[in-house]
Amino acid sequence: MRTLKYAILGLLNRHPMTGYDLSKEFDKDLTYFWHAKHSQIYPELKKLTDENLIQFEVQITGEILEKKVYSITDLGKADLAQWLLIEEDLEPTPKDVFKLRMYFAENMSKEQLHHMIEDQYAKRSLKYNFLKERLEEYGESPTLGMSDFGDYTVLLSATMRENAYLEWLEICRSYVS
Amino acid sequence: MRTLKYAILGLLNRHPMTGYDLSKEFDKDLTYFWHAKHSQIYPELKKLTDENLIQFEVQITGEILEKKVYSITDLGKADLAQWLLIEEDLEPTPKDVFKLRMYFAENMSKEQLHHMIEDQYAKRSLKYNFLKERLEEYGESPTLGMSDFGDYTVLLSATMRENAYLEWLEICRSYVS
DNA sequence: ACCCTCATGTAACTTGTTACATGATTGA
DNA sequence: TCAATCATGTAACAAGTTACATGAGGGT
Repeated sequence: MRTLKYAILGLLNRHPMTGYDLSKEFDKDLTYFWHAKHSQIYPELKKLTDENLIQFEVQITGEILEKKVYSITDLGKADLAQWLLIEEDLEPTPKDVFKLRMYFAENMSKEQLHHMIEDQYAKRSLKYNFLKERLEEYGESPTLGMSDFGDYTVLLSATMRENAYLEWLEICRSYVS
Repeated sequence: MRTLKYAILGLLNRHPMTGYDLSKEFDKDLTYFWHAKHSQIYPELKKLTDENLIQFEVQITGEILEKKVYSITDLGKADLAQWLLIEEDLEPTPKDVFKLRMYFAENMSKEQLHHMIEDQYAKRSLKYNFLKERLEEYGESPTLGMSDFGDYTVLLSATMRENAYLEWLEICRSYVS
């Protein structure tokens, strides 16, 4: 499906940047729904360049250090625009190792199961609180321009998702205690 | 991380079955948190047999057709028991192509965005209703034995997850209309 | 001097998907 | 006899991770 391709095209469509910059983007906002390491990004950039969807110019930082600043081409923009409108079937439910363990919970003692749930709850709480703080930076009732919509909405979805996960864990906990 | 390995060990720990049976399990309850095709399962079964974690005996169906009925070994049971108790760091937020499209929504017209959201809402609703029906088969307030806990809890988590997704889509919708 | 960040890549491997390939059994 | 399901596998490819590998820039 070449999803990484479109994640990169979408980012470069905002403004030109280097592979390193892209890599950092995947560690910021994009973590709420995608991720990629630099070892996957650099080869993909090469491929997209070969396909004439992006191009780069070399900039010099300091005296020697070269960096490639990539930008999207018209061909790339057209490809992206077309991809954005595709209405696919639902993807399968995402994989979740913790749930796999819960599914086989009959092989644990009640104490062990209880401990697993508490541990997961603690970790999810931290994540939820972090997301909630980010979200509150937008203020109580955000009035969104189209440019903020994307950023805000994916953060909101991540927060609601973690909230639902915590609620589920609370129910699990109540069945075990 | 060999997660497929433990999914298979967990299933075989319940009772012996064939690769074909395992494949069907991944299409049933396990879809709520894992999936695998037969082309991945058969090689893994071979590997697990080589590692002495499972074993098989050949049964004949009808006159000719051979099937391999796999069962877990003591070594496999020990490996599974140890794995179940591992408390890992949270996995990264699962990937979601629809959210990637929403993130780049600034490149769509309001009408296009609206259509995308409605389409996704319709598909998610169907899934949610299906899950809810499955869940209601357990009755209003289920009294769970340890053997049902796994089955019920993963279904509950999938339902709550879809519910949260729908709530998010409703908010998205309200920003667009 | 030292450390952190910036910056770019490759190699080996694991995981997962799609397509190819075959044939038996069961019930309508 | 025909179709759906049962049953098992492989090959080629795509996607993703971990480790290897190198070196400059900037601040203390």
